[in-house]
Amino acid sequence: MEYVEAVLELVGLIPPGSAVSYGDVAELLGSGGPRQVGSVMSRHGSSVAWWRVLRASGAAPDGHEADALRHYLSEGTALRGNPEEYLRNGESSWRVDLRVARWQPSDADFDRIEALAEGLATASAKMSEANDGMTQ
DNA sequence: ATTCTGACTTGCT
DNA sequence: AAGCAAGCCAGAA
Repeated sequence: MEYVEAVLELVGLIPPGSAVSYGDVAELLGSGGPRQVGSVMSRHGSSVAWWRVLRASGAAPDGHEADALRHYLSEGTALRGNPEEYLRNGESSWRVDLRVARWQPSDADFDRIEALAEGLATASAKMSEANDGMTQ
């Protein structure tokens, strides 16, 4: 449960108009990988601003392109391609311009993130410690 | 222990 | 730009 909470809280720190990739989240947390983060978002993302976490390519999560786009437009998130035409006939493609929209955590954010990462680290340390005890 | 499965990434055509 | 193969990480069966 720890990992899930850490991911959700981290996502909660991302301000409107910016975004990060699944891989970024894993890296900031110093634990797991893009797939783990994706898994968490898939199951618990509905309670947070899930559209602010997307693929490294800037493409919105599979099957949620339309919903995500609405948020990007209302938040003024930097986009590339033709979202307008996509809305009109669904034929054009678009991406979030991560080069511009990528979240730059503030010092305070980094402190919070560090705390989350630390929590995960000690949690996993306790687990392996417990396992060691089991095998002794 | 092994195999399968993902809201993933990267590198190569 | 679009498709494909491999690599990767954990949880579930």
